[in-house]
Amino acid sequence: MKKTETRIQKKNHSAIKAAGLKVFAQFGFRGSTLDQIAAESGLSKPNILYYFSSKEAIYEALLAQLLTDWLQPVRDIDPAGDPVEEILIYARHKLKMSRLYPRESRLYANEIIQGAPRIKSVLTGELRDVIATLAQLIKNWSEAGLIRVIDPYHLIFSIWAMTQHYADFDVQVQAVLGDGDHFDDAEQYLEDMLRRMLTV
Amino acid sequence: MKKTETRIQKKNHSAIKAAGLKVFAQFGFRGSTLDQIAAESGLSKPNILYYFSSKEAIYEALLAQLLTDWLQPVRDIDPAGDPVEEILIYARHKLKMSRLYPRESRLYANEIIQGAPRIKSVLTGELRDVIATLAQLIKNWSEAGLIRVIDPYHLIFSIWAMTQHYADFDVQVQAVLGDGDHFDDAEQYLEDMLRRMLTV
DNA sequence: CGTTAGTTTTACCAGTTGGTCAAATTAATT
DNA sequence: AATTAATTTGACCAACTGGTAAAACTAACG
Repeated sequence: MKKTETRIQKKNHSAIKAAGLKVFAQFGFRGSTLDQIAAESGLSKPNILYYFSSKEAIYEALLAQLLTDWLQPVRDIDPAGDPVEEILIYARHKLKMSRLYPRESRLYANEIIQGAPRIKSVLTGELRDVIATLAQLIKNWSEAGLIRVIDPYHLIFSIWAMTQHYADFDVQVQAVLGDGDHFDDAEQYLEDMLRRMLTV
Repeated sequence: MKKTETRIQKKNHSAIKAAGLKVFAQFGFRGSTLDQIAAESGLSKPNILYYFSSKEAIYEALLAQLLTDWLQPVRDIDPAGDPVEEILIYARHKLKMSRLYPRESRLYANEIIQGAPRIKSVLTGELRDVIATLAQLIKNWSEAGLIRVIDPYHLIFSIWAMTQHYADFDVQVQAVLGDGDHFDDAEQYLEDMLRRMLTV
């Protein structure tokens, strides 16, 4: 498709996406303005629209990238690996993404809370399928006696909920625990929880 | 303070708050408009501003009510009760609120994700204090050998994260599990999880 | 250097936004 | 019924919104 991206295009595309991420993650799609993104990126508003056809185009580019990045680690789970370790690797990876890319997490949270108007088809399609496969795998592990019998879907939800909580509700976490990085403690808690849930 | 509220005031105040809740929960503060709230409530825009001085006033009234409702069940935890049961009662209550009042949950989530600009002082004040008290209580229970030794703060976060997940990320839950009510399964999972975490 | 392709800016627009104001209407009280 | 208080409406406004058009500028390339 698109091969030749000039160096200026490259630079500005990523500058706009970086600015868009920052703004959209905080205010959601409707609450964000092109002027904000313009100010944040250092480009003028018409210049932004020279690189992206609309405000929505920026938002959708960000969402598409996000979904790809989030589903990959699920696909990477090895059915032949040690069940507890595989799930722990996934959970740790998810938590690390909350630590390193909290804005992406908040962007996604905003989209879902608002009813996922732009990605509902992905949720009921690709996401649902990938998670169904993972759930089946977990069920197989259960039936093979490798892990405890457990509802695979709610297990997955609990991992998502807890890992994303530290990104999405960061302000609240900081308010309660004091400023600083609490991801190491969170990881320890999460790991402890998962081991208890998965082993007999 | 305010004693005499006419029947019309009563009706319209609550109609506006109900409409505001619906709109704000979906679009966040900045993404919502008075026109939307007007349409939703069946009142005209100037009429809304006759009852609330500004868009922000509606939003703040909703948030204030919310925080009160959310902190009360924490205060209701009985230090003399059975530790595991007390925590389970709280968790079930929280989950029930997600089931019955998902919009309130989403409104709160929106506010926190956006950096809690209007309630940060409550978070670092009242919320922090109430949770510190609860954390100390849990720690005491641990030291008395009544429950397992556990990080009280991350225990609380895990309860919040999981219960609110089913309200805030409802669209995703429905996409993955199919339409329908999944709160009973969620409650069972949550209860199982907490018992495993709290007992030796 | 000259030409072309790529980039940026200036000026602008129509629609929407939160909010105001005075007039009109309706409800409550005497 | 008359008066007063409470409520609702219509017309309006300045600021902001996403987006456009064309001119001005800059980089790349032969």
